[in-house]
Amino acid sequence: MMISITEENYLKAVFSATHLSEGRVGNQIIAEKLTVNPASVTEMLRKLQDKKLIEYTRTDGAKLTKEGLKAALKVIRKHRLWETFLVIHLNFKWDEVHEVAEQLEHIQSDKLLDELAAFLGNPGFDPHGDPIPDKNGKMQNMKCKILSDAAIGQKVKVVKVNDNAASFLKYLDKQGIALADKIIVKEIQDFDQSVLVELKGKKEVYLSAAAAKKIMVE
Amino acid sequence: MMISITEENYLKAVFSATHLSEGRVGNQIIAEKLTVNPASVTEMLRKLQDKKLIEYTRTDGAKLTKEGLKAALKVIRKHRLWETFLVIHLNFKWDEVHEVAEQLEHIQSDKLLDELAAFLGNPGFDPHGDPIPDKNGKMQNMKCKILSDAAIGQKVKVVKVNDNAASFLKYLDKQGIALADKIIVKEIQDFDQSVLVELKGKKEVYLSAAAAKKIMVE
DNA sequence: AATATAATTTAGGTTACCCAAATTATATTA
DNA sequence: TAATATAATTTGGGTAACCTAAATTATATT
Repeated sequence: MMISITEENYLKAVFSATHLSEGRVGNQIIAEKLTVNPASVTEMLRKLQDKKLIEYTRTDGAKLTKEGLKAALKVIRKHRLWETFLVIHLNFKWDEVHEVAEQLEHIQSDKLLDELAAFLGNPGFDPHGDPIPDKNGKMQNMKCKILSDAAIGQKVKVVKVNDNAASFLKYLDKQGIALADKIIVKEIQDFDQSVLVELKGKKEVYLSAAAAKKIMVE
Repeated sequence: MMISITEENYLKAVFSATHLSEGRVGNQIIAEKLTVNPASVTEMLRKLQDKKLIEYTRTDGAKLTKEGLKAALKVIRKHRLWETFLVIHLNFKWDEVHEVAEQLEHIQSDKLLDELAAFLGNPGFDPHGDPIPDKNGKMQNMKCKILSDAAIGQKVKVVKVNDNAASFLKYLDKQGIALADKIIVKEIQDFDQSVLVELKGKKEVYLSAAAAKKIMVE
């Protein structure tokens, strides 16, 4: 069965809205994620249900079937592998990869996928620290927490960011924070929950509470 | 101005039908190349003319404008660079690359294109010996000829094949002929124009006249 | 010049997306 | 429970790409 690019994007949207909560998504959330009209969502969800890629009821919303999950994970695998390729081999910055990966993730070729993964050394994580599903859809999970929850004085390693928007990633670049960096939590301000961290080279920077919530450490 | 994937494919078709002859193509030829209905071609050529990518008259057919040529060459550049990448880095055989490159050639990202080219060392030719247009659309041209026109006894180098169909390329593989191989023309049969060539390792094989016309040597 | 053949266009239809506005179903709250 | 807010759906319509069949226009042949 053939899955169109648009359908793949809908599956991704359902996945990203449900995989954490194990729940279901309503039309509205999906419409927002994909910036399409709710009417379009109704139409498409119906089609995806006919194709047995999602289960869908008006009241409870949508969730992926086993088939749908497999398809979604494959797209995500492709997306993250391409991001990795772009950063490691083509000098892309981590804030530049998203748009291009959104296109590359829809290229259909199993050989390409396998060979690309092998070429990259079957990485487990992408340049944002997101886990890359393996061929079977299995993702490694990290025992990590948000920076805001780290103890004062603790030396931690940045392993993932929870926001891949270019603006946020550039902000981190400017602050001098990159994936895999070791940082020390010096203070957490009472009045605004902002976090003072020491970077390598003893440089200290303040991170807003919002930023600290988007930085995962271990 | 935004050029759709379909439009790009039409531009490629016009290019490949006109670039040798400097002439024009009719609807039918394009329809054949793209396996679409001639009526669809009329529609699209009209659109491309509105976009000033081709010049078109009912009687003389279509040719690319300067703009259209630039766009076509960019797509071809992408196609051939991706083919090169697939063969050199991802273990694709030269008969396996076409389908995937047909998809990859439509990815839009100037940075990706530049970086990919640089990553590959700005190659001048792809795995089939076809010249890769540079950023300005310039292609290196080889002073080569078809194998059928080589003199008997001549030692020549295979530099290009004029048919990228998987079936033909596999046939060459089976015969033991690859790009850049040096071969010696031993005989040309009078009765069917088939060519006897000596490969490296002294092995001799007969190539049909049809095959010999598709092999370019220098 | 008349006619046959080939190429192109017209006309009308399909499918896969998308939207805005109106409607209907569900959930919340007075 | 009735009134209201929210969410989902339907209706009606639009675009881009494709198709087939029939009509037209070019071109080639006699």
